[in-house]
Amino acid sequence: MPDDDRKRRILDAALELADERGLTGVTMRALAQKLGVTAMALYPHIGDKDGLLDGLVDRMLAEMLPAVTVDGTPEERLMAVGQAARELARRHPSAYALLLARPAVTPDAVRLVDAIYGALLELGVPESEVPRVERLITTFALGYASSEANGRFSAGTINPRGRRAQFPAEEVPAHRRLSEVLDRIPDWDAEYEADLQDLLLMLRARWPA
Amino acid sequence: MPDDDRKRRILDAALELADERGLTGVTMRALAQKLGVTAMALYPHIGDKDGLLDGLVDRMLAEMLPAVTVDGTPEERLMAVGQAARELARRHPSAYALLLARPAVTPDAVRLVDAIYGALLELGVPESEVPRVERLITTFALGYASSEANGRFSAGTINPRGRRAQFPAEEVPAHRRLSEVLDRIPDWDAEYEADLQDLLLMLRARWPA
DNA sequence: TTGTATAGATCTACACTGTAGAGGTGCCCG
DNA sequence: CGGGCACCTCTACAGTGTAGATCTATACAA
Repeated sequence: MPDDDRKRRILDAALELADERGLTGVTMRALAQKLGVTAMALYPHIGDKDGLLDGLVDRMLAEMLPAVTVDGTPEERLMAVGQAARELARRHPSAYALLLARPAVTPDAVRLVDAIYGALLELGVPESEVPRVERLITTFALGYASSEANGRFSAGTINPRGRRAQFPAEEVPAHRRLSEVLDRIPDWDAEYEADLQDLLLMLRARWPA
Repeated sequence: MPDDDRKRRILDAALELADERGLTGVTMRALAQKLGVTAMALYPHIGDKDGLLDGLVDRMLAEMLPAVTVDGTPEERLMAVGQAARELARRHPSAYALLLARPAVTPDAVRLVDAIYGALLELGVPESEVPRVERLITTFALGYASSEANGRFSAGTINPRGRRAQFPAEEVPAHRRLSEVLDRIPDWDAEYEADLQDLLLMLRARWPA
């Protein structure tokens, strides 16, 4: 009965819908049908379609929040947040792209950012640089999963040989030199972890404890 | 008369439209009207709407390509590509988001990636790591501009004081400690450049020449 | 019990989207 | 003159978000 419950129910259904049929499948009518209700019945609860998508962003961030309450070294905590982001992306690949496209201003979002700020401060990043570095890291984490989900990575590497073959070898010398490596299909989990490790290494190199 | 010309004309108009009215303003009918033609007249040239958007991706990459032919140290070349990406994002903020969402397999895209591969190899990145590092860097560059264009960054910082005020100070200790820094409005150009520099520094730290 | 206020859902309608399918229209070559 | 051909237009349809009016059921007052 309380309106927040109803809203949460709607967002849950919307997220499920996004997981099943992609973001374009999240239509007011489809969502309403899933809830046994008319499309127009949703409006009082979510505002409009934009409000619905903003709500999805918040829902996902809330889902990620438990990963923040981990303890350990700052490095471990940053890695935990990074991994949580990736798992979220894996669970909701379509909806995840919204995180890059919409600002998040919900209390849970602030708490999440605060945890990252805290870890960076502990690592010795100077105060004036902390917000920038936080944006650097989260931009990468969000962009990575988004690229993966949308096929920016894989579509290019599905058939690298064919793609290279279009070129006279001299025009793309680096591709030629890397041909053996490029034919391997990457392990995205391992790659993401290696990237996070490299970013951490960058922090330590830049601001040694 | 040649079809490629017509296609280029269409893509130019589409990009212009995106710049003026945003991506949602790029509708078949609006685009057609801009060209003094019916919506259906576009289809033989661009396939369908998805084809149009893919075409936009290619057009933008082509626009970026001149930055690749710069010479200098590998660091300088990488920075040049990074800056070119940012300028592109500045010129076409709405359309730029497409780069993260769609794979690019056009010849120009391969040439661009090849230039980055080459710079990384020269920097001493081992062959087996080059593709991963390329993805790391481009993911960041694309994600940054995308975040900026969509307001992921700014919307959160427009009124940081107000946002922090919702919380008991103990719940977001890092925000509290950083309050002075957070009130400053960032210089995004400088921030992006600092980020690129940090990434370069990471490469040098990881694989010293 | 009845009357009424109120919060919610529904119904209808509108402007807009991408695009299938059928029908022109004008030009070039025989 | 008559095809053939490449291009464009017209009409139509299913689907989108949502404004506005209407209905309904529940809660409370007399």
